[in-house]
Amino acid sequence: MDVRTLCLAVLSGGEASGYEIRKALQEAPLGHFQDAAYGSIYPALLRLNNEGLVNGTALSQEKRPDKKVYSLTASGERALRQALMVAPGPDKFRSDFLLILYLADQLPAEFIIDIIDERMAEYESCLAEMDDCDACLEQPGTRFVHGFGQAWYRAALDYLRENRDRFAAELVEMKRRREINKETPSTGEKAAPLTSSVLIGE
Amino acid sequence: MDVRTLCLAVLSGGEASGYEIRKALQEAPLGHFQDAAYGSIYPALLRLNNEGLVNGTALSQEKRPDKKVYSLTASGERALRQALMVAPGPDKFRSDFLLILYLADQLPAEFIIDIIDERMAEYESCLAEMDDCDACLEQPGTRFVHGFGQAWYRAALDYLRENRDRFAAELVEMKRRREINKETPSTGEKAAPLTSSVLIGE
DNA sequence: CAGTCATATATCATTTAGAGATATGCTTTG
DNA sequence: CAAAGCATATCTCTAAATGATATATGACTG
Repeated sequence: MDVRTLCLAVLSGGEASGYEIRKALQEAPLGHFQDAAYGSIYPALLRLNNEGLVNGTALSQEKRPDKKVYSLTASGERALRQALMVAPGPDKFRSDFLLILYLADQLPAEFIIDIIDERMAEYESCLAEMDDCDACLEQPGTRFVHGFGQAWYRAALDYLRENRDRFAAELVEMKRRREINKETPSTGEKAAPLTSSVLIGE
Repeated sequence: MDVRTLCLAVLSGGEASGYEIRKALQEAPLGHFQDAAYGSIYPALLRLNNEGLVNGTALSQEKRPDKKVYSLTASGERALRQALMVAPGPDKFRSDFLLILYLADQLPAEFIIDIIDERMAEYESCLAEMDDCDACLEQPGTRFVHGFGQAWYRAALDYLRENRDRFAAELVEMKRRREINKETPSTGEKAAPLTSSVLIGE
């Protein structure tokens, strides 16, 4: 979702400053499936303000830097509904963790086990946090999404728990077998020279 | 993961052109947790080639456009290992689907049910595809990641299946209650005027 | 026979992420 | 008690990535 819609979505829950919007997009529950950086939020808010979708108000605070609090206008609410009423594209999931595991046989087994253990600890503390999130249970939508997230993290944690040891054993076994192969190398599979090929130069 | 490392990762499975790298990053299994666009891949390959991490070879093909096939060099392999041997950051998950569900009470219930049903169908066909992926089972790493993905999709599908009807009922109930509130409005919660506030102008 | 799809490379405008500059008060640690 | 780090707050800048588009051609489809 583009950052402008994301800002409108947060503001539909009440007025907020750019800083607070960023916080909302980092914390549970929104932070689990959306994010935006300051570098995107502040320009987005200026543009939304100029287009009349939000209303910015400068608040001078004591003992704190000045604050610009934005609230949704009627046309902003309409724009939000319109942006949300589109069939959503596929979810985007990026995981450096899984890339490393995918290429695990090229890396030391101890390193692999370490990062799996770390990840399990992260999932555990994440699930513990989610158990305490009362605000997540207030409305049907928030409740549904909260439950979805819990099911998701729970499944990931269970999988890691149940397969960690077997995987570790497989990696060690594989390394052992490769050591043996190195000592008695079979016919190397050198690629045949390619026809009509030219090296790419600078 | 940056696109350059991603290219090296794909090339560690054998030589490939930019087009083929892109395909590998869209299809199972890599496509489930990594992605990169042509606009990133081609510049990355040029730079990797200039730095000696990959070796580019122009292939003139009959009945097909020319191809530039890249393969990993020894220093490329080293660079890949180095890039992977770093504790991975948190996974990034972005879902417009969940954002819509999160704000479901602001949208028509029929629309919400529609997108849930669509998503269930997508997860089902995705799981069916994963069952057929033989290449995913060849090595410990690929097998582990494949199983992780299956557990994940399975959990998501199960959650949607088990909670769809209850959620739909809650949404309809909520809408009904709000209709009643509209007819007999209680004291509106107009925000108190803010002190020392100035409208932000252009 | 037009239209779309798959192969194949490349560029470009826009968007985004991530880091840093700036300012200040509060809390934790040595 | 001082120094350091953390939370609040806005904004700018660079480097990277995305998504769309241009170009070319053969194969398949209605």
